[in-house]
Amino acid sequence: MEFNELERQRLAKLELLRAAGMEAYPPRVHRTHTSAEALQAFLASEVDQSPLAPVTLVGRLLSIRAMGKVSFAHIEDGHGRIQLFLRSNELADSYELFTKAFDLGDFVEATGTLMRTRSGEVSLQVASLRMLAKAMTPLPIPKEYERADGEVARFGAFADIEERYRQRYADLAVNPDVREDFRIRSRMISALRRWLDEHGYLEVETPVLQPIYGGAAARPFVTHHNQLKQDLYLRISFELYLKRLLVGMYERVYEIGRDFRNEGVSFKHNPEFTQLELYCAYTDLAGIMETVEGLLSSVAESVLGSPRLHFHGHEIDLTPPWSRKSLRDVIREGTGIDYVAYPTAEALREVMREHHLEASSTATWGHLVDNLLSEVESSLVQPVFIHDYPVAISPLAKQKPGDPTHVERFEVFIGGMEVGNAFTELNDPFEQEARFLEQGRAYKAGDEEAQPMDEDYLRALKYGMPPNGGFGMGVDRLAMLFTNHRSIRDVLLYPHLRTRDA
RNA sequence: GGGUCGUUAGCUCAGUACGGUAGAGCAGGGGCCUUUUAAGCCCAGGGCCACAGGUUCGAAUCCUGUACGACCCA
Repeated sequence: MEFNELERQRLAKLELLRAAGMEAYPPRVHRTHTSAEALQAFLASEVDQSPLAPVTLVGRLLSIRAMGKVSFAHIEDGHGRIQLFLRSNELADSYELFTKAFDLGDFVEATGTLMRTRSGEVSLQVASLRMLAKAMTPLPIPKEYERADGEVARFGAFADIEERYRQRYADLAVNPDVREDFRIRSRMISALRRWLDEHGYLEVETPVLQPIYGGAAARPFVTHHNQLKQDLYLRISFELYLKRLLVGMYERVYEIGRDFRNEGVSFKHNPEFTQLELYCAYTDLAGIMETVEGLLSSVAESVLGSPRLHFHGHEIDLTPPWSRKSLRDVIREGTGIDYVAYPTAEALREVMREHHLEASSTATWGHLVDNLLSEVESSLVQPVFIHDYPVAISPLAKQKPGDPTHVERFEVFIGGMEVGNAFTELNDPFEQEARFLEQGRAYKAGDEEAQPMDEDYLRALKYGMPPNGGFGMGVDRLAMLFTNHRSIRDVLLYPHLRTRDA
């Protein structure tokens, strides 16, 4: 370990503690109350005038105001903050040790009596004090103060966004609003599970390591099993494994877990991200729309207390029903291009360029349609189901009756982001085989995101899969909506960053 | 992948147009201070100015490249 000047000063304080017979990293803690419990107990005793027993509190030192023979400090535990009031005549030698060897960031244990200071703040008048864990590196603890409008403002808060991501422990330790964002994320995932469990869905776990990847248009990570001498892929979706379970007679299944996609890293994309997929037998796209509306509005209600959420200046209302628009209409309204009238890549590319839209010379017709959709994406703020997608970009969805060029698929957009994707699932093994073969041709033609043939999946379909609808959702995207963040990195505890030379 | 901006003390930031050898607040150190809450007052510290080259008598500052990040575009 190397130490800078401030750390060397703390090293000297360690010696001071040891010389005074106080351990810097003791094994045992003797907490009697959390900060919240202590506060509650004191307020209760004020009401009924009952006597107060001594309490022992623990926490991290967040502020110290030393005023000579008396000092004030705040500690914070997992339940809140409370002020310590330390007086030299009551603490004797350990008062001097406190002023000389205790720093912001240290974890401490304080025993004493609860009281109110002259200015009215409930505080612990400390009779004895112990170090629980000495902080060797100073935490970037900000000073807090109340502004005229009553809001708590921070002075010199730890704000360097890169360092906050790289040292999330420090970010969490000093930025309570960041802690709150991840609490919201956690409660949101619990609420998703609760709703699905209550609606007859069985939570299952399917392989992360897969011999054949599939279920989405993305490039996979490849890894290798040494003993089996076999290359394996990290899953890009759960889809094909979950639908096999419907063949196995489960009616409703879901999985919440990690997907891995080998693509660019940005504030919108992380190489690993959390996905929710659900499949429901004996329903179709319309049924899944209702499921999604019910699921998300109810989760918002239970996590945020309202089906309305505030996202970058918009109030987004998740109350069902959401609007439904065909992809063709949305693109036609947003760009003036009716892609159905341009059924080849060449024709569509030409008209897109006439409209001054970017259209890569190598893109397939399906990708061009996808590009058109991204032109209008940011305008889709209120929840909307965009339905009826071209078959070429939807190899696992069932065709629309009477229109074999389109499939029963929707993508749901909220807050200008694609949040989820659903199909009436294709359960015809012959058609599925044809789609896989078409994907194989696309892959050979240079589409690296085309999906490989999965013989075992076809074998499962041949046993018969009930008609069903499925839905996949980016859980991180939903967390962004719930916490009002535009960057996925603000809802990932440990976002992927490039390694930096030491 | 392209463009713009950023990287200076533990933290938050000045200083960069116009090159002259490094600043503030907080935190930390030494004093004073027995009810403070961005406590206050006095004193003294603290820097490979992201990294590597170049121009120059002289570079945090100008030029080139690299790394990492933010934002915009694809």
